[in-house]
Amino acid sequence: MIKIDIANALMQTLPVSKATALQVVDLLTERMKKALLDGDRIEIRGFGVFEPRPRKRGLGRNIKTGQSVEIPKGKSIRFKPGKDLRDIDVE
Amino acid sequence: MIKIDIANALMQTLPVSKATALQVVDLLTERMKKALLDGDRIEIRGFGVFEPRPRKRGLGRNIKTGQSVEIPKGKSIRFKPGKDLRDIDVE
DNA sequence: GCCTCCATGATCAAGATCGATATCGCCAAC
DNA sequence: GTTGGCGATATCGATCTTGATCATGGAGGC
Repeated sequence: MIKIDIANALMQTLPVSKATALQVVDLLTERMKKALLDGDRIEIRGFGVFEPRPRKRGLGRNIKTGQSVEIPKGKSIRFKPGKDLRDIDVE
Repeated sequence: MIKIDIANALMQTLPVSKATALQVVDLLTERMKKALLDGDRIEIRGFGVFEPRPRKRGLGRNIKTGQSVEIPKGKSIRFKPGKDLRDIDVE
């Protein structure tokens, strides 16, 4: 599933054009990105929680050189699946 | 940021009512949930990728008893932040 | 609809992080 | 205001992450 699929799903349910649907998807992702970059966590009950958290790790590995490289900085965005997504069970 | 905030963001940009905005958010999350439960991965360039992956780990821990409990089965939904979200760097 | 562009995936190694279970409080959702 | 999903906690091992590069494909342009 890619952006277009989501837009199509939106079109199938609401009376919007594909262009508008794409705008919606793009807008929402952009807003979410901004919020996450701002350090704000996004919590959607029943879906999941996006949580920016500081990365404490400071060591990585470079293939080509094989040397340990220090992980410079950073946060990671962690997505914690909500109840509905944790409940998944296949075969 | 919670669902209402996302709906508000949508309202501020597109000419939709709050009720419609909420419908949109709810619809999209639901569709994404279904896709993920279906084993489909969701890839949005510049935002991130939701990928259902089988959990290979088989060990957990029970607080009250302190005993190792086998992690039954299931998948986890992994969210891999896209380029824009990985680029974050605070102080 | 097809082509082009650039982001994404996989890889190797080492070390840190996550996950699951259970309970209570809190806040998201209705 | 009510309901119930979610956070935190603890332990221990497996998974993930980070970096660079090539190939694939998401996404946008014509």
